[in-house]
Amino acid sequence: MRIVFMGTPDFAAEILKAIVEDKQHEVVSVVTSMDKAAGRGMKIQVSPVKTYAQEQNLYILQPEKLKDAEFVKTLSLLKADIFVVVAFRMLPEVVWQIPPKGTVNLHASLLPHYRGAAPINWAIINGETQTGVTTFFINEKIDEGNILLAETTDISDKDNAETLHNKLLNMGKIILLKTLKAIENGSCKEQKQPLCSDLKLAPKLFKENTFIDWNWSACRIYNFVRGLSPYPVAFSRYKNSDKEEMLIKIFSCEPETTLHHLPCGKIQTDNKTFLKVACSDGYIYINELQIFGKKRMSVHDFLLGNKWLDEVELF
RNA sequence: CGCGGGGUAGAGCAGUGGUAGCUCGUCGGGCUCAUAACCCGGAGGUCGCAGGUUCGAGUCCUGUCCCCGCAA
Repeated sequence: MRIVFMGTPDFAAEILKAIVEDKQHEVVSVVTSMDKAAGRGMKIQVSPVKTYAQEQNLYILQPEKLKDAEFVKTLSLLKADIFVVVAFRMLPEVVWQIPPKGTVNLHASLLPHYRGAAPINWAIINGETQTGVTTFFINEKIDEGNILLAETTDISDKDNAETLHNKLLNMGKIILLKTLKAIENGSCKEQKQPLCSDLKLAPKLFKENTFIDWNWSACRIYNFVRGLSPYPVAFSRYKNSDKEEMLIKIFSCEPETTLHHLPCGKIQTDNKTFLKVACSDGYIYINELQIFGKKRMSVHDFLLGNKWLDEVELF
């Protein structure tokens, strides 16, 4: 089939690579977001999908507005059989209704749960023990189209966002290729997404939802940290010796449930082997962290050079 | 030219213009049934790089490279 691929981040780039290497279809164009000045020094950033597409000499489109008439016309002229969308923006109907065989999306959750931009993170944050990948036809509502194929996997209590991302990526490659094959030979069945009373959502993560609340339980904080690790990562605040508010990133930790009478957020440490923070029903042992201006490091390395922690509280 | 913090031993960090320090690791020895424990000793540095000021620069000035945080 003639395919137009749309996507932006690393996850999408890997899926695009799987389609190209499968050699069963022709990728006639790749649509990705605009290059933009961002990051330290405001350097121009290129999306991972664009980087890969350039390596493969694919025809790249980077429209500013997806509803732009010129862009829509260009898409139509490509005479694609199908559009494949992975981790991209919401598409206007004038775009997703173009290809005769429809527009397929790969989503990293078991729909209808965890619709939204951050399904992998939220599944772990909420302490789920299972998740998966789903392919579906795009319709006018975000992640609500008819389901084609889905596959389930377990989330271990050691998984973090990175390990689960990799697991779902591998599953996603397989299920998407399987979906394309089924659509091509007409054997694909679609079904409406089931209604669900306790629907779980996966909204985009912003800075303000990535701060740890030390009044939470040890288990909840543990899930929160691994669900956000290594990106966008869980944050906390503390005041340094000059009473300036500083940020600390926590990459990994272990929970301990026990009774104590310390205020939540209070640090306990022997300045040598461990650093734990009081929470509502126990402690969180911090394993890997990063502070302002420093590199990510183990708590052991951190304690070698930082002896000021006894009176500090995280908040 | 978006804003800011840093670069000192293998690692993490102190360091007030005048002998280069601390903790861990490492090596050797001791103690111990034993140890990621404890005691004693050793090795390990062009203080990111290049200029400048100075009798003297890790420290002050200028330039440059690299790392990190915010923001997007």
